[in-house]
Amino acid sequence: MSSSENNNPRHNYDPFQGFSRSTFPFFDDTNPCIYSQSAAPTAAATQAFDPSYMSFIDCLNGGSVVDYNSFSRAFDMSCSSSDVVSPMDDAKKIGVPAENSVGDNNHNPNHNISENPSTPNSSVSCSSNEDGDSSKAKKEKQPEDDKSKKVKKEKRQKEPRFAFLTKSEIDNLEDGYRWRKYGQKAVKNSPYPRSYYRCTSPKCGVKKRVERSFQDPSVVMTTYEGKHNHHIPTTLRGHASPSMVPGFPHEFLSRFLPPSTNNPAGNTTSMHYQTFSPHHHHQQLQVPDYGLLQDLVSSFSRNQAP
DNA sequence: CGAATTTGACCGGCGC
DNA sequence: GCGCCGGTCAAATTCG
Repeated sequence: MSSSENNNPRHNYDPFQGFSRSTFPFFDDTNPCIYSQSAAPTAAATQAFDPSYMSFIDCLNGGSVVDYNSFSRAFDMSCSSSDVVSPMDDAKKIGVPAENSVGDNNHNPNHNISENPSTPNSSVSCSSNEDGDSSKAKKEKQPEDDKSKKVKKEKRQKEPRFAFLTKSEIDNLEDGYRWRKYGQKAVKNSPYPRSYYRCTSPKCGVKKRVERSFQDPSVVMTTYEGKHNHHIPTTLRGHASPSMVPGFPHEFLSRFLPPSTNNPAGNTTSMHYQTFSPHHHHQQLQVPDYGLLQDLVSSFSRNQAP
């Protein structure tokens, strides 16, 4: 669908394109931090979360190189740290046909059969029948699909992920899109469950996970996976809420979430939660694990404290 | 009554 | 090989 892009949008997508970086107070023009992923050196990505380099908060505040992969690594989204496919990897596609990277989206290999191979690595949004529609395939998978096994051996690719922390009492933060909850799981080491949502748009397989920090229950971590291939539904509040905190990267986020085409609705989202303050810079990243998250959360909530 | 959510079961990956 | 865990499914239930 939107893969009309000359290249994989995921690679070239610059969330800041068209925006002055100064549009977002939490990013600093003097510290260009978002780069086109096609140009993103892996090293830079690595550096982005080098403990000695900066914090996550810094990251959001503008000190960082932000790419899906580094986020993904930083948060160590359980399923993937080992084989997170960096955008670069995608670009290189060593050995693995970019097209049809089967089973990439959900790491459920059984989805293979329903995977839509027609959308070359153009992210989840393009696989019209994945997830939502095709989900049934899972349980009715062909018993012996060696193929899928083989494929399984190949690197399963993850959709680009973008995670962020917000201080909110609402779990499911409003981001302008419509989500349907399809699961909830207890999180290890946390009393708070993790909720799984899927974009309700029929052609969109974007998912998001929401979980609350047990260290600071006021902090919610939201992880988006994939990019929307549609615009933000206009049925949702069309105007920014008065309570929307200026400077929250919702526009920025909306640039990640929608397909490669610019999302004109970026300013129509309504968010009712506090956001990162652009003033905190001192948290050091430790290790990309849950503990790290907790550290971040601690720091975040500390800094957010009135 | 249709849509959305809840929730237990199921499945695959991974570490031991 | 086994058990744990994360992620998903889908029937049941709740909601609007």
